[in-house]
Amino acid sequence: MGEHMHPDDASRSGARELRESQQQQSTATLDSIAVLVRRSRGEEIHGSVGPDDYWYRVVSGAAKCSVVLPGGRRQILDLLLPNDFFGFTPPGGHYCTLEALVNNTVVACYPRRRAEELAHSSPQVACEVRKLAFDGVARLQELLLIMGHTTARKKVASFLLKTKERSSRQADDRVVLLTSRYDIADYLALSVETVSRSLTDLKHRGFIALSGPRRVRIVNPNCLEEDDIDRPADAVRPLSRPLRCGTGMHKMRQV
Amino acid sequence: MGEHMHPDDASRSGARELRESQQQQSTATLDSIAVLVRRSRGEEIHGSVGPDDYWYRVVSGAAKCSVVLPGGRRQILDLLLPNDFFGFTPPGGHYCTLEALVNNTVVACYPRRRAEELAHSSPQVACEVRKLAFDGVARLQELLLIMGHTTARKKVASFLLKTKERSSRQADDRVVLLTSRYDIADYLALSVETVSRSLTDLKHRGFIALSGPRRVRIVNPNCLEEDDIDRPADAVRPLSRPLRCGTGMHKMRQV
DNA sequence: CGTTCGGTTGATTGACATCAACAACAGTGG
DNA sequence: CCACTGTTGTTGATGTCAATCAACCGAACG
Repeated sequence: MGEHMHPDDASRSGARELRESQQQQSTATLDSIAVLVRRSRGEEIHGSVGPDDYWYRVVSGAAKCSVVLPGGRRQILDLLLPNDFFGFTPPGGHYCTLEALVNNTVVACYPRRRAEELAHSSPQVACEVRKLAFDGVARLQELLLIMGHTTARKKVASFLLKTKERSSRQADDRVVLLTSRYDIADYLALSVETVSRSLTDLKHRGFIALSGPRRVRIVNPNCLEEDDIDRPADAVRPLSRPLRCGTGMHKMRQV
Repeated sequence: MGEHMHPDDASRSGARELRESQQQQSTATLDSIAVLVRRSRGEEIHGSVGPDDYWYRVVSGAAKCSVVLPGGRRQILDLLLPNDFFGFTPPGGHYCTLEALVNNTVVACYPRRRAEELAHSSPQVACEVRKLAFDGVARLQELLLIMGHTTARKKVASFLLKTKERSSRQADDRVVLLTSRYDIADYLALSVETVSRSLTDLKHRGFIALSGPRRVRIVNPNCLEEDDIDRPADAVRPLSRPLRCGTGMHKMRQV
């Protein structure tokens, strides 16, 4: 099993995963106080219960952490894969909601107070929490770098590369997106249409190939991360249709 | 002293600040292994020495942490005020550089290995590091929310509010920017001109008042954080005109 | 079989990056 | 004192780009 499962489903049992991760630790510690929850796609994990009452760790599946800010826009702050950690930031922070991206997502919830006590009494636990927190910082910084890009194309391209880098272990140029276009839009602070357009644009440029809406093949990673993306949109030929014949001059910006 | 100092200068002595912060701790711990460095405006703090060999904490003054990404653009990932913590993210992370924003900025550098050992042997230290790291996560998330805004005006407005919130203790509507327009641009992923234009725009709308390039007075914080900023650019009437915060119509998009 | 949802495409308008020039100011050296 | 120079901030004009409104399509689902 696992071969013919629905793509929305997490591939393994959460309980088993948890047991495995417990075995890795010297003494069963953090996970001994974990509250395991299993959620289907779209369901919230401990919705807006306590603001900062828990730390969370995705055991299997995937989840997104998002906030809705005044104005109705939603910003996804983090995409969590197995073993990714998320702790609500204490004060003044807007209320995040954690939501499963695929079915059978299992999340370990650590009551913050007890987890803190545990970290206080066990240097191993403290070290683990520290490492997980630093990983979270790294993810945030990478997202920040992606958000800092000027064009939507580069944002989406960076997102694809980052997704590939995080999901597949190695040397597989295929990526399965766990997120809808809408989620990608809320993750990159773009509109859905722009995300869709950027993807087809990248496809027309030959950088990626789409086999199904969520199955992406990275044809040329080098082009994606280089400035080739910046080259003006003409000469792309979006399939038939000359599109914008001679705009003639363009910038050819150099450093 | 302190009244007639140059605004670039940090207001207090770093050594004294460090001593004070040591007194707050139960046992002198983290700061006992600190290497103190004092930098002038624009100088690097341990430039691109080790990628992740140190943790840093600003003692007095201010600093910025930035990366230059291929293409020449520079992204400022964090602005550090006294007691703000910064730890380079271990792997694959781009090389950050830490740079003083004002003269006489003092930064405590903790050798990572020794700091980790210390955290391993002292729960207090571990707890402190954890707290500082979480604070850093909170700062990153807030920046992310700012970057997620659609218009430059809202970005700049949010930046001003955040700056006010972080710098002045309470109830002072004046803000002194520690950053040049260029730094603000690199922080918000905008161009310098757009930052400047957004500021004058906010001034014309009566939301802020500028007395000197870096001295901002927040006239109406409520307007800044509401959607009033989104109202179309007409009806602005550059100067004169009593300014009115609620313009009847805006989108009021619902989920 | 209609409905909903996710995804794509088109047309339009507004906004930002870019290039450019200009103003204010500090320092420097004749 | 005054040109010379560099830095910082502002303003203008223009092309490009993305958000928005709208329509359409296919697939999943009741």
